[in-house]
Amino acid sequence: MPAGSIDRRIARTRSRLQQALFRLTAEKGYTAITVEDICRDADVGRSTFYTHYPDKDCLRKATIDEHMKGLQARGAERHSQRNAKGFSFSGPVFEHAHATREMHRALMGGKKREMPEEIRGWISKQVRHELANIQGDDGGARLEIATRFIVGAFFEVMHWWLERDTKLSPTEIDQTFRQLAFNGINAVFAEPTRIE
Amino acid sequence: MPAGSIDRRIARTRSRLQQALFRLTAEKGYTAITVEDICRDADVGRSTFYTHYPDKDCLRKATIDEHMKGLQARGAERHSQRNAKGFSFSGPVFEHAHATREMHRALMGGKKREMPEEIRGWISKQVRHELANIQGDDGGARLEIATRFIVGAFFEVMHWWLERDTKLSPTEIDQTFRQLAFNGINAVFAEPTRIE
DNA sequence: TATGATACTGGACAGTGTGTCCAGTATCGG
DNA sequence: CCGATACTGGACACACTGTCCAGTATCATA
Repeated sequence: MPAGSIDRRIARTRSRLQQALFRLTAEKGYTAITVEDICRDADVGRSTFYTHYPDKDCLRKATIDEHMKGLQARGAERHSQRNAKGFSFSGPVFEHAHATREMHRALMGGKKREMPEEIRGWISKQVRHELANIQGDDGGARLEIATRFIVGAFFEVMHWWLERDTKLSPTEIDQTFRQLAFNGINAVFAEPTRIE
Repeated sequence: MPAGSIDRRIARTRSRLQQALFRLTAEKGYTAITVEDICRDADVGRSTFYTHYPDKDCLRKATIDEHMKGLQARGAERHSQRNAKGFSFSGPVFEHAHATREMHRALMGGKKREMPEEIRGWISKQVRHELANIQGDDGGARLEIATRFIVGAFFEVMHWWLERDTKLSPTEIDQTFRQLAFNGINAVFAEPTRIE
């Protein structure tokens, strides 16, 4: 019984449950799903479900965590070749969201706004880090406010972009986003009215 | 039986239910509340609840709608004396949120992010309208993206501000927010790097 | 391939919440 | 005062959760 490897049956069951979660979340939204739904879709006994996850939320968390590894790995390699201008996170996330838009729709939860806190926290960390690089952490609230500002704006824009089938490419939406983030509305719209 | 007036009993019951909803949402978050909880807290029979509202969500919607009238009335009077710089919505909403922070905490839902869609929609309308005034609606996606951007940023910042007991006054947080919104990060932080 | 370990299964169980209905009671407005 | 109507508590069927268990299928390995 090697410690590292996992019994095929376990891997199979978990994979099925996670797949089912994706499908159903995209279909009818996370909260509307029942454990029974998941098991039916996954073709797994309900009692089996509970031997793997204590509840629905834990399945979601585990699914996300697992999926995060991939993004994180790609994030690290990107980190080395980061560009000075703009965020290093936004472009790749837009790209990734576009490539796997079905999955992102699922993660966000169909109609409703059910973005899991894990993802938000992950992005927040990136943003805070990048902003600190620009500004240097003065220990004040400024960095935190700016972080929240950017994160909130980012998710809202991405949510909108994914929801509609816009013709905007990931590059385009990213550029608009970064323009708004760095230069503000005044730079994008007509009359620059400086606020101090 | 005058059409306009309402039976005292009805008014009393609905008021009690709404009060209970506030208290409990602030206490344990909206989703965790059951209809039974509300009725117990409100001291109203559970069957009575269902003669007034078909379910928990409808109670919330009705409560919010009712509460919105007040804000909307004050919004209209503000509209006449609007200032050219910045948004007319953000300051008053920060003020209002601060004055009734318990209630806003309740609306947002304790720990979790449960901002009801009604409020978000209401703010979105304001923002879209104000942005259109600045830019003029070109019919493109630009206005919509900017609107989403601002709304997302606004709620995230406000959420953070209400959650912690920061010493920042409504005026201060509003100013920082507007600065970020109109001039971007570059104007707030150190090195202005123009993005085109 | 045989075998012991272990993962899956289906069904039963108690517990909790929902939404509906009804007969009896309290309160309202005129 | 009295007819109309709102409230009440209790019962009901239903749905979902989370736990448990005995029986069965599948696994890893000797």
